[in-house]
Amino acid sequence: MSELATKYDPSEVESKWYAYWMEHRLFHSEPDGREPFCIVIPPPNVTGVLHMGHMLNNTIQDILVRRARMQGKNALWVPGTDHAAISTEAKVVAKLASEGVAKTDLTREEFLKHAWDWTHRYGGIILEQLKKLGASCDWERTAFTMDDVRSRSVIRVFVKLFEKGLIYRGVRMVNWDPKALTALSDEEVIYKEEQSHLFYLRYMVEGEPGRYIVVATTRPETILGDTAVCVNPNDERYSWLKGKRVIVPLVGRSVPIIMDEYVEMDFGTGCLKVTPAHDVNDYMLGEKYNLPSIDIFNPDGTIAEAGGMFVGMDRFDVRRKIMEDLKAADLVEKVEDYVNKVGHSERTDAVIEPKLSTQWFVKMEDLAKPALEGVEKDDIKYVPSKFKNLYRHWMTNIKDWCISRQLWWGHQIPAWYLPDGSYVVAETEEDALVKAIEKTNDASLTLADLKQDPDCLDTWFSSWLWPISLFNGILEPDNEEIRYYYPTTDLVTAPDIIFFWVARMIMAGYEFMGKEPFHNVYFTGIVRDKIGRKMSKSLGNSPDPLDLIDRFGADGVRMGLMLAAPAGNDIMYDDSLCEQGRNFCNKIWNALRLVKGWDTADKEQPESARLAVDWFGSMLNRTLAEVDDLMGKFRISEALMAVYKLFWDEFSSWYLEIVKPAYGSPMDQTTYKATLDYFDTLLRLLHSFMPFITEELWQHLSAREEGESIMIAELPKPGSVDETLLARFEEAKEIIAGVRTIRLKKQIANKTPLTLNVEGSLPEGMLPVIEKMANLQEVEKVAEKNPTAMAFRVGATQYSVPLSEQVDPEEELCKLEADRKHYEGFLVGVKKKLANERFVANAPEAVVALERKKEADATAKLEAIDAAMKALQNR
RNA sequence: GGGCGAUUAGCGCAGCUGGUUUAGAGCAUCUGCCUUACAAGCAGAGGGUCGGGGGUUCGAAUCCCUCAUCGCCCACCA
Repeated sequence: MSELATKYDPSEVESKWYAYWMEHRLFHSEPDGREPFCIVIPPPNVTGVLHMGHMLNNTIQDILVRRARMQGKNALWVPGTDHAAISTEAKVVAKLASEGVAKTDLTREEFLKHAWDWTHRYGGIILEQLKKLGASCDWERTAFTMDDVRSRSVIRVFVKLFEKGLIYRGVRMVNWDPKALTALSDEEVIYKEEQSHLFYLRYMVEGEPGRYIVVATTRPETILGDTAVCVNPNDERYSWLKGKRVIVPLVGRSVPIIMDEYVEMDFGTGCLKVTPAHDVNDYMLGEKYNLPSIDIFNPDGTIAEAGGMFVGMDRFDVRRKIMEDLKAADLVEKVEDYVNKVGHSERTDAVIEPKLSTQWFVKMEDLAKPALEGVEKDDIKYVPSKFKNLYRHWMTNIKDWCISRQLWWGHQIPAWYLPDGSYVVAETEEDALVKAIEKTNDASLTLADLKQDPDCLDTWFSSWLWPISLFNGILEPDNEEIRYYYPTTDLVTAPDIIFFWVARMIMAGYEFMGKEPFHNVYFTGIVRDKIGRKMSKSLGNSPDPLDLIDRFGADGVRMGLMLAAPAGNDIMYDDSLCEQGRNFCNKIWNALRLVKGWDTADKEQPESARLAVDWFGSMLNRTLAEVDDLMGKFRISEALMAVYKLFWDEFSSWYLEIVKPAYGSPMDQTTYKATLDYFDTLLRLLHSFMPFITEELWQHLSAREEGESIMIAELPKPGSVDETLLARFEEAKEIIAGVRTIRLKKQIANKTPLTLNVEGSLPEGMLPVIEKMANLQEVEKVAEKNPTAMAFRVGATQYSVPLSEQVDPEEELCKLEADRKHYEGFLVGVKKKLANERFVANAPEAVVALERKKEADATAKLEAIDAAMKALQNR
């Protein structure tokens, strides 16, 4: 073996093995006769950089994939990136702006060229970063939501859904940014509390001079677009208004009174002005009561011709001006201070203007039905299951999906408008022309007459196809790959995109494949800092993942994240987690140093070593079974903790210490061979969690052929467990700890051999182990404790170590007394239970029997304590 | 405002359909050790009555009600 340093240095090891895995194409998968196991990566933003959320998410995926691979499955993890329409376009716009170029100065083609340049420059950085983490993705399959296959899939799906009647054009209130001149998605609107005013305005009742009602509004300028006033039908104060009309102040328009329970009677005056063009709820009322809708704003937020007055003036200037005019006309009842939430644009900070516009929608009702059922029936299992509730709630209240975005970066909507104002939907321009001619019966139409819809599709409209389109299942639904890998096995993602992404993938899966897209969805938590704040750039509380990998090693960081991350729970990140991971790596490293430093000789196996080998075999099998069970339930951090304890406590602190030969002497072959085998098994078990160090040590452990790797070695399977042996061993450990405690208290060095007195019997067969680990020169059965001995108890048996000096009887008594109290209290509880007739009558027999055993055990212990106390007092 | 979930050692968690010794590990803490793999270490120890109150039950951290606190999702009052 080459010399191993005293500390594990990850940097060199990591790059070396990642290159080796790549060189031998160990991540690559192709359909074959084995059982498939597949995960598709949640595609990160193509120009993004790795953050802690990605680290967590991808570590989990890698653990699952590596484990499956070692279980002999044909494991595939498909990587890729997302074009992230809104955020990428915003970045490109910002970059151009910094160069003094406005998006409006460019043609679509010019802008897209800049966007592609940007994508090529920064695209894929994040995937390179994932490699540093050890991600075992099949990079040969790297996809992009805007590459050829994925783009054509998106367009095909749009056309299919349109032809099925599931896509339609509709008018909807969008969040309009008057500064950026674009619609924003709801996610881009930031609501801020603002100090504003509630204006109480008088609306005169038509035909009843002098009679008026008062309407409260925060936006007096929108009265220009008022087309009704609404009151609650249950509001007796206004029942007299039924069927009447009122005059919009200043404007002079006569509008109807409508009655709808939407209006809260106790807010403001109970009268609501209705402006269907400029308020989402008013829009709904307008639809319901067939009200006209007057759009009073230009795209830039100034008053349009339709406003009739203040034309061309900015909306906020109008608010001031109109209030002056209203006051002058004595139409203002009062003005109150009022705090309300105002939507601002995430990009420009401009106040959002709700604006009606025509958008494309997907009908969701039919799509949602099978998707809800699939999760309800656990065809798709959610981990943790609490997300089922959330999902159900959303799916049963689902709204149609607005899929058009006023962007250039993305998949342009495949709809072409004809000169007559109608439109056709087709996969290509040529098809569109054919359809247009068919539709209009006008053979003279040419491509130049068709104008494609300038808008793009929502990013999620491409990512909802991801598990299908990655295998080209949309364009070639019968191809070998989609048949083999679909449905994929697990999906790992954050719960905040359960609706945006997970739900829609499920819908797409059932709609286009007739089957669920994956079997399990593991929802990770959100990574927070240690005081619970979400990690964010602005707070500067997010560590740079690559820096962490530099400091702690990829394996250390992976372990640190996994230890703290039960499914669905947020994780409070702290560097100390990675430190623990790094320390564990070091522990493993040094354990190998120890083992490799041993010489062997042809000699007999010591009994203590034989026991240790037997015992650890059982321990290992028990843990293997436990890990299998936990991983099956996606309880990854618990599984890792089990492995951690197995390696650190059981293997290093107990097993290795027991079999360790005396200084300078060699080890017998049998034990050495067993130890290497155990080490090998442990490394395999650890590999999916900590791929790099295990690969490195696996090489040091035994020679290998070029191309071999622990990552394709077989995962150990649990074997038989000798429970009796395990129990005896645990008792032995307690006895050893008892002796060690005495050493600590009495300042006796480990080197000094001691004598152990036993009042009773040792756990069967454990003597050699106890002798070695406690460094005993003699173990003697005694009837009664030696006065100069210091005692401890394991179970009902008292052990003692004779010392040269007198032991303070007071101290001994005190300890015994404390023990006595504990067991007495316990016994009282048990006895009370057993004395309760209803307990004995109603509780299952096994439970009663157990209580009886507790009673007997505790009584025996108390007797032993009493005897010890008596002996002490009699001295 | 509606819904969901949480509240267990200093910290972040486990404790599954109520009953295996008056609650379990990890980290941190404390004590003693540089013992020839590892001080990124070794050995040992202490620490909670399970958010408050009420109820069901022979028996509750575990089930029900209620209050409190926190978190998440949805809707949002003009």
